Amino acid sequence: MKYCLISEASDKFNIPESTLRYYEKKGLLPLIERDNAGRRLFSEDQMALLETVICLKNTHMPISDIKQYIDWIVEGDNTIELRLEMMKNHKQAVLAEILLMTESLKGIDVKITRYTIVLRKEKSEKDFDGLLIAGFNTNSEKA
Amino acid sequence: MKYCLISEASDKFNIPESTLRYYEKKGLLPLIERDNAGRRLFSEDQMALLETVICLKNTHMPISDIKQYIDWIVEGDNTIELRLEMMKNHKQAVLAEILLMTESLKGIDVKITRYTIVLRKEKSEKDFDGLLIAGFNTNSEKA
DNA sequence: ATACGACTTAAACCATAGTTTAAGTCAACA
DNA sequence: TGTTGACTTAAACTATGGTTTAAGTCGTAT
Repeated sequence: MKYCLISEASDKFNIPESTLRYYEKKGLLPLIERDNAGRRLFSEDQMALLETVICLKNTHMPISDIKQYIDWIVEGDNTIELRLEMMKNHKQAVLAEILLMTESLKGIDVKITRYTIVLRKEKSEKDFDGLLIAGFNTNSEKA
Repeated sequence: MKYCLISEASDKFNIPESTLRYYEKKGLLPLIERDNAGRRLFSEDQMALLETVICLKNTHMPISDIKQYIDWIVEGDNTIELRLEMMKNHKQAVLAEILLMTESLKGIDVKITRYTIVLRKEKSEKDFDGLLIAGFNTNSEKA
């Protein structure tokens, strides 16, 4: 089995080493082994667990909840129902948040549209001034 | 024109009064008038501005950026290009975040599926035991 | 008159999620 | 042998986004 140093885990998931240490301290990465120099060794299982943690983090689950979930994983199979419930609830929360963001984005799109129109109008007014000057120039050339 | 007290604004947008005061202090709600008792009066324009602030907040724009945007609004029409740029950039950031959440949700769905299958299996094993007992009972009744 | 409810302020306080620092250890290479 | 680079620790520090507190003011209903 292949083990990663913290630097490799950091590179692989693009997460600072300091954050990985912080996660371990907070209990999100339990049971990490050490080599005889005391350095963390991330097993493949640990890397998979880390990926799960990142998933939950990306969907804004608070660290305390992630810790509870990890604790349940460590505890074993008799917590599967609890984990299932948690994931279902979290999924609903995430869907609600995505919906809120999607709705709020409409308000932002309204701004973009308005500003774009205003700027188009300003630009066309500038063009109009340009034409007037052109016309003036033409006239003066005619005269 | 109708004016709202802070309590009404709080109710309307479901935001604590303390947060509204905090937003004003941070410059997200500039130019709020006061009655002769010193109480904040939210005009319809202010309410519209507040709705915009909430939109940006819902899409995770940091307060410092919201303040910059509001400052540009107060500054006037010569900042429209800046505001348009900001909203366009923000929209891209929001779309990226929604995408990340949507992708991460797939990992969560995998967990839900796995746990559901495990529990179904456990349940069917329980049923199987139930059948055995029923069979045993039946046999014993036959005997 | 006074008590009440809705507000006001500045400043302290809180939670969350890290980041940074300072001092030290270990293994390998020059 | 000593210096370098990758790590270690605990603890202090930071940023963000509020929330809470304490003390006070105003206008109305009793």
